[in-house]
Amino acid sequence: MEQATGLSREVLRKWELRYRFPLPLRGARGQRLYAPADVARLQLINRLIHQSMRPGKLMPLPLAALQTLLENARSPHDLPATLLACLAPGAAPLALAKHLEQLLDAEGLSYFVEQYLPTLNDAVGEAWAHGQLGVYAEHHYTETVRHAVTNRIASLPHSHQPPRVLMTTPPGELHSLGLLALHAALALQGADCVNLGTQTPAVDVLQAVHDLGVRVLAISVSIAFSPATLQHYLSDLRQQLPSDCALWVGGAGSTSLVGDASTGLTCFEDTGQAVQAWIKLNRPN
Amino acid sequence: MEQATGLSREVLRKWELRYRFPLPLRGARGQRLYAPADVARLQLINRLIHQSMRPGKLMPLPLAALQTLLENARSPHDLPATLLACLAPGAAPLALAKHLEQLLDAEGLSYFVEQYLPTLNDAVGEAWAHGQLGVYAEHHYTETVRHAVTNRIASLPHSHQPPRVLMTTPPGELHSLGLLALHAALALQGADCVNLGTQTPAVDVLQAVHDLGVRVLAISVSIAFSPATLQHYLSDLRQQLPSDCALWVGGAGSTSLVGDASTGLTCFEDTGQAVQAWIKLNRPN
DNA sequence: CGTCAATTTTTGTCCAGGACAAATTTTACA
DNA sequence: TGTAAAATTTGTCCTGGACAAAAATTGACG
Repeated sequence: MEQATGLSREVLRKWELRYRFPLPLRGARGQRLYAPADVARLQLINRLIHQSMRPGKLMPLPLAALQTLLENARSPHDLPATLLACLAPGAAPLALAKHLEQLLDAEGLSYFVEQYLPTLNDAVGEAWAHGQLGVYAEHHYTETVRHAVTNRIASLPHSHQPPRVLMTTPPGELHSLGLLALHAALALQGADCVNLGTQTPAVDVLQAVHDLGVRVLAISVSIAFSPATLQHYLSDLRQQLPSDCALWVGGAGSTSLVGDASTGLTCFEDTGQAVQAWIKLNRPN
Repeated sequence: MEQATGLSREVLRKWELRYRFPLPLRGARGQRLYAPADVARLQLINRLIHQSMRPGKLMPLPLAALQTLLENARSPHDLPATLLACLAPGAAPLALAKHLEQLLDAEGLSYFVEQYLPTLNDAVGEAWAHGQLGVYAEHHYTETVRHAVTNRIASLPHSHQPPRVLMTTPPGELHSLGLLALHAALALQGADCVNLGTQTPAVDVLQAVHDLGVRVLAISVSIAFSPATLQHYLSDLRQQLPSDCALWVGGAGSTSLVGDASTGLTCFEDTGQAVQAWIKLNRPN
């Protein structure tokens, strides 16, 4: 099963051909049916690959060796202990929400989004790769954070002042929390935000830009996203975007880009600066 | 592009072969590059197919004929006028949230979820198929409803009484609002709910059932979901689920199933009844 | 011995063309 | 006119091959 392992049909087929694993059973029409044990092993392998090990080295290893590898790899980030406890098996589902609310109350949305959130996200991702978290725990984390932060954003005084900013991620980029952080940062700056969610095709983005009268389009990209695909997506957008609509790119995946007049892009790390600069340029007063 | 049209690479390739449309340009390595005009046409065709027209009939038609077809098809549901206005191009993004809050205040969560939500969902789906809504408008609707309903659920007194219910949809089923309705109905009945979100693979569901000490697993399925895939998913789950954990199936896609002792399934339309029955059977007092 | 560039290997993604079952339409017949 | 059987349409999976981007290896040089 592709869904259960996070690996595509095509990759599984190539592995079968190259490494003789997995060797699935076949259904009545010749479809591949993967044994539960193989699925478990593939999950293990996938986690190790996310720690930048190579498929070719992992496949021949016996199951025990894979498990040892997963355990021996040091945990690079310390997930703050209290939060880790909330995600551990057996914890009360609401405990995480409670802790996040406390953090947000204590530190404020701005500090939480800039300082805590990136660290937490990395930590959760690593913890997953090290087998310390189930898929469902990661999902629980994502949804709880999203809900807490979205609520805070909604309770900010809503601006109807320009710039109206439309934001999304390219198709294929599913890191929604990076986008959420961008949303929070822009909303805190007093921008009039519309968040389209992840993975909006260029056509739909353009329609939304037109229909909503947007002056700034902001794209969020994580480090894992393919630079070539990003390039294509952005130049496609820039070409068809009205010339009076700015195109901003942010997030860890934007470092490979050059922002200037020729590309028509603005790359930023500090959203506050970006918004202030836009206002200086575009507001008459 | 597959992402932009909602059609898979494989379908597009077969269409190219069978109907000579679309005929994409080719990149340096022979990859298909679809012209914007073809993408637009494909979107049109996809919408008409969702109105149960057949690809073979649509492909040869000139563009104008396709557009006429889309316009002439009657709108089966009347999307309530006020909500439609909130989704129309140019509307204020916050207007929809405001109206939903009003509705929820006036009618209550229970009535909203049972009476309004299914109608609204159908209406939005149909409006999309008839070209009256952009993809982004549909997304905006989904997210606004989710946020509003999730907030109401969170403000219900949270139960720590059994049954603890874990809920999700099968991989491939992405109707999250059906799942949300289920969540609301169960939470209103005083169940201790954990919502895993859409598309959880069986392996992960089982791990979550184990780690969270769940007594009831509820699966939500929309009408569009393939019965065969559902069967497979459910029997897979039932087989590996602890025998003291009930398996419930709800939603429009569950009507093809038989719920009884032999299948180990409970099918329901009325969540209230299902919860009451479970309590009668399982609570000693 | 370390460092950087060039070469080789690994790995994921796309392509072509074919088979097949499920869904749908058409045809045949009472 | 209604219903059952046959034919067609349509989406999904399969095999086997090509290829570029990424990673590892080699080798020259300070």
